Amino acid sequence: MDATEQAEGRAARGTAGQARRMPRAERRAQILDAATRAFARGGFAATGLDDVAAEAAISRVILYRHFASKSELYREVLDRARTHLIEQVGADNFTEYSIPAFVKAAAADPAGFRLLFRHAVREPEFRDLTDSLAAYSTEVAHRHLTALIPDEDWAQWAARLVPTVAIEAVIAWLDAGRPEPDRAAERIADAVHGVIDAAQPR
Amino acid sequence: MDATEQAEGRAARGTAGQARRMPRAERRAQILDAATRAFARGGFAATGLDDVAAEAAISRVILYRHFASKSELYREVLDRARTHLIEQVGADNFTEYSIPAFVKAAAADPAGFRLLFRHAVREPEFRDLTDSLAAYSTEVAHRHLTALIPDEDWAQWAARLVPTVAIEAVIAWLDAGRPEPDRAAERIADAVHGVIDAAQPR
DNA sequence: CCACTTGTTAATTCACGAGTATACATGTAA
DNA sequence: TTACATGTATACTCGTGAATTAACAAGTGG
Repeated sequence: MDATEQAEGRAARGTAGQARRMPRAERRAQILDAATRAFARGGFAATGLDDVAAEAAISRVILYRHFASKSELYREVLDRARTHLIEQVGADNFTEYSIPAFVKAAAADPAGFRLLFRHAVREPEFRDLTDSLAAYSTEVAHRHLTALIPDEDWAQWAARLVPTVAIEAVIAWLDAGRPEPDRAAERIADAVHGVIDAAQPR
Repeated sequence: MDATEQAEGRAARGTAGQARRMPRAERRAQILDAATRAFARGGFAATGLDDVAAEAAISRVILYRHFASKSELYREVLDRARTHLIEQVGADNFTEYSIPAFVKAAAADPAGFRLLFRHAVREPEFRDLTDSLAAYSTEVAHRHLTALIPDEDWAQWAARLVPTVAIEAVIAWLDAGRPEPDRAAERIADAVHGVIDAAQPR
């Protein structure tokens, strides 16, 4: 998705099957990128270290010179994706810039985005990393909605649904080929407002 | 969730650790119910046959007298959930009764519902069972939306998002404690319409 | 040139869960 | 009461994938 992996593919190997030599820090970062893509396909359990190694175009043993275990690697991948996302969306409040920033972040790192929200959220052993995100976004939404929705049950319903719909709307947008990248956030925000309206008293 | 398992728990065992004797067909159905609940917690890979056996309050070996393998059991569980859902929602077209029927079906079998849409959809080996559902609902939505949304990209976006939002709205409703069961479908339908509006040209 | 790091391949250990086999206990029906 | 189906418990086999080790190759920097 950016500048680190365009050199990987086949070009990473010489004729003798030797991978390109790389300084430690760079290799580490490149493994994290590759692991993000590999894990994004099937999540933790379904993705073997061989898959990760293949994606990074190195041998499996090398992984252990950079990460103590599969779990640790995965945790670091998730943590990085989460951190990047928070950095780009930031804000403790739900503002008109939240959704555009969210869309932009997803477009910048779709693998990380999918990994976080399609897989990691369903993996109990790593919930601690995604629960903060989920709980936090729900809480922000709830704080924002509590003024708009008098019924507490439906306010909770909307508070849980708003982040989910934002996520799913973004993924659907990615899947649809990212039409109108600069208007997408607008559409997605509208879909979110549809949920809020649905929770209004009638 | 219905009439088959209220007798299970501890009451199923006598003092000697012997499970209640049950005719073959009944036991089979009870295992399927229990397996639905067990698998609904973590999906196929994360759920061991021990978990299933424990949930059914029988020993693990018995499972093999009813099902040839874990995969076969899982397939049957999924197929049953899918069939029940289709029976209750039915309709080849999206009508005003579709969403109420959908909500009702989810309320009747929440474990099967979650299993299908939270787990099975992300399990490549069992995609054949859920793809029909997903592809079909997307196609129905697309057919319904193509008249309303001129831009094909956004029509596709909405067609994918509509079933997803319906599903997520139902799950959020279940999680929120099922408030106002008879008005829920109305709210959920509103949320869905919010998505459709968001895809309109502006 | 020498030491060190970054790589490779191959073989091995280990844990875990699916699947199988065996021996035994107990309701139920002919 | 005899035959059979339904149940238990235990102990295995077997495959897979994580984790480790060892021997070797090749850039790089002092």
